[in-house]
Amino acid sequence: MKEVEQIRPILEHFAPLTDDAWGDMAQLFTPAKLKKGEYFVRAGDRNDALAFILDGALRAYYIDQKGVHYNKTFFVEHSFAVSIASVLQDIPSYLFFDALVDTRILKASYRRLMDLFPKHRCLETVVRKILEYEWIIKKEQRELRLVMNDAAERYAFFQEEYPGLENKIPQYHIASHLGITPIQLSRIRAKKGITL
Amino acid sequence: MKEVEQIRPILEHFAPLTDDAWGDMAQLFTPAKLKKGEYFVRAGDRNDALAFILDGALRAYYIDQKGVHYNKTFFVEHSFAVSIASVLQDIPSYLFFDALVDTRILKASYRRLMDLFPKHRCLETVVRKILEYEWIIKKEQRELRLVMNDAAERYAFFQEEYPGLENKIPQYHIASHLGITPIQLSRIRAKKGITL
DNA sequence: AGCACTCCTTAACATAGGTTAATGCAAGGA
DNA sequence: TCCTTGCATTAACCTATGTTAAGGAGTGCT
Repeated sequence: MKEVEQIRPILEHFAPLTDDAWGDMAQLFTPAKLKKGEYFVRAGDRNDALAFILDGALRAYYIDQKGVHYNKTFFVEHSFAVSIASVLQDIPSYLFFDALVDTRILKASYRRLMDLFPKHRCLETVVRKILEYEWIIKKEQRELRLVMNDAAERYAFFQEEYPGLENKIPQYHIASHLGITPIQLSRIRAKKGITL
Repeated sequence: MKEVEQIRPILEHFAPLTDDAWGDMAQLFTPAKLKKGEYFVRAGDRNDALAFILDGALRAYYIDQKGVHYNKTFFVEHSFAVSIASVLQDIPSYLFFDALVDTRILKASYRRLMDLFPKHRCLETVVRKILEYEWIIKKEQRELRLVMNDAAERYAFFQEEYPGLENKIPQYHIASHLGITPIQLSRIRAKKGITL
């Protein structure tokens, strides 16, 4: 089976696709590899690239005026990465996307995908539903956790949300995602009795 | 001018509407009043009500298992309030919406609005763009602020984002929105030299 | 082995923010 | 007027987290 066929069932988990629509969509994807540390999108880019992750992991991170980094999102196997605010508003990305480990992806132009919407309504429905779920619902959950839970609780949620990722990447990346310093994460792990 | 006509220019700020589409949409709205403290949507409701605020203010708030409140969003004059996750996923709302002051709204069914999308593509485009902007872009900004800025900075952002609201509602509502206690907000205000 | 490099941990101290409780103040009701 | 109620402030103390600095463990290189 061609690797691009891995995508279809994930899309159809949200809404059905016609064979015709899927055929047009599948043609947009081409395989690519990213070595650890290599960029997928840089802040400042007008890059509408969409990545479906075959294996490996990406992160989206932000750097503020003072140079502080924040790991906003991790993308693991079988998820989609795209600088969505950039594409939807047609402005440069304010996020960097890079590979946390050597990663294989299928890459497509999000704009060319949107160009298929008039022809295939089912595609628009699927993409909109994924956006609604991934961006609206999950963002709300994340906002609530940032406000209502302390770092130890957020660390527990991270472990649930990204099982196994913890052992593949340095802890300072996790700390940055939790909004704390690596020192504090180390204290939390010590209190929980995690020795590794 | 009928009050419902206030809505059209706000929508057309995002994308144009045909007279026909607007005519069908405008019929969905009926005026309503909410007294201070009155609920618009309760957690647990399957309520697809959409409110356009003529004057006054609403809030959306969340209560966690321990009973802690968090004021997630304020809705002021000329903005739209809807329990969006509830409507899009067809699940009960997990947020409460109530009136912070006596408020006049125009109320519609979000589902009936969506029912117009097949007939009027321009309506779907407008609504999708508003969703994308209000939920995706603004949520990302909020997430970054919660992680990267301390409470004093978040308070300054609040004052910019909701000018004038500070003087209409109790400070504990603001503190809850900032993710801090009223005591801490009072300290921040004291340090800034706000005497009122 | 010896060395450099990266990452994790720990300690000591500083700061932001939470908790509890007391005080003050303004508005409304009896 | 007096009392109550709701809200904001302040103080004293405590906890979570940041900062700085030091040390240790693993890995790869020469």
